[in-house]
Amino acid sequence: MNTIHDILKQHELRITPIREMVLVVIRDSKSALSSQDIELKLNDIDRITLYRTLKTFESKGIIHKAVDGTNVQKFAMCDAGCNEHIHHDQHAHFNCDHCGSTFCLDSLEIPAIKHDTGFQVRSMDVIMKGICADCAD
Amino acid sequence: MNTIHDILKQHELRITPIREMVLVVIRDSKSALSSQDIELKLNDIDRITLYRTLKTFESKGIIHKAVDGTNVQKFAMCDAGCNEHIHHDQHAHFNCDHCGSTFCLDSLEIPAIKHDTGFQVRSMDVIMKGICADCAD
DNA sequence: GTATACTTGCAACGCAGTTGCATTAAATTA
DNA sequence: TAATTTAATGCAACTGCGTTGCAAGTATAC
Repeated sequence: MNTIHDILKQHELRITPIREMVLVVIRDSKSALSSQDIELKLNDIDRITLYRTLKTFESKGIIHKAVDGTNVQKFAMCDAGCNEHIHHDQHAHFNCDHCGSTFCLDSLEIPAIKHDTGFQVRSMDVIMKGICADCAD
Repeated sequence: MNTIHDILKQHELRITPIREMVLVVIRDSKSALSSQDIELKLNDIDRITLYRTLKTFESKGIIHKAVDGTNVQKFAMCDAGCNEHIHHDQHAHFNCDHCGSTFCLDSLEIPAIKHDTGFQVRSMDVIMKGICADCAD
């Protein structure tokens, strides 16, 4: 189990208070978080620095963009195998119609889809939409 | 085969020159189009009116947003069965890594995906990414 | 402790998209 | 056909996400 320090070191990033705080928030969240979500959880973080930090983390393979079909960019932790060259984040995401939360469905098996479109498919994202467990009560 | 007039009439929208032009461009395009794409094809169209027009068409079920995993909002024609209450646009989209074009894959069969996540799934989008037929040469 | 170069804070900016309001114009009614 | 109704358009102004530039701050290596 990697500590925050280990994650930053492993990806050759400097360990700064801002980065630690941002990474803790993302690591500890059940759902993917937008820049604004993170900003609300961390009082007084500079919005611009947050953009930069998220961008850096994503480019290093620490976090990934959760493709959820909304206009709000959300981020979640990557698996341990990602780095700046390889992103292994081809899993489905679930977006709740009610609360807007987006969840990574890591354990979901995406079946192969046959196609004869003339397109060379390199990757595939699946977005499921509906009501999440929390809102279903 | 509906004419542009028929489509607008059927959806109870007034027939105006702007609406005709926008709808012609979208209908005749092989790929989904962004607001900017349309603006470039129609010289001197008012950007703001275009936003409004696209929003109106979408809300009436004439066009749908092509969910393609990019930050650029793109629109494509709906099937004939859509109206303001019912959108039948649950098909896959293909986004080209090279040219950025997004295509509707209407004929693609999306297999059912089993899950035990506690989520109530209401709809599902599939985004395929790779190289389109035009860029593959 | 010092030097290096990365990180942060802040100002400024670009652009997608929305809102408000007056004018225009399409459709309906008389 | 003309008058009326009301939806559509043009334009100004705005919001908010995201980017860029630069100086100051700071983490890390030596």
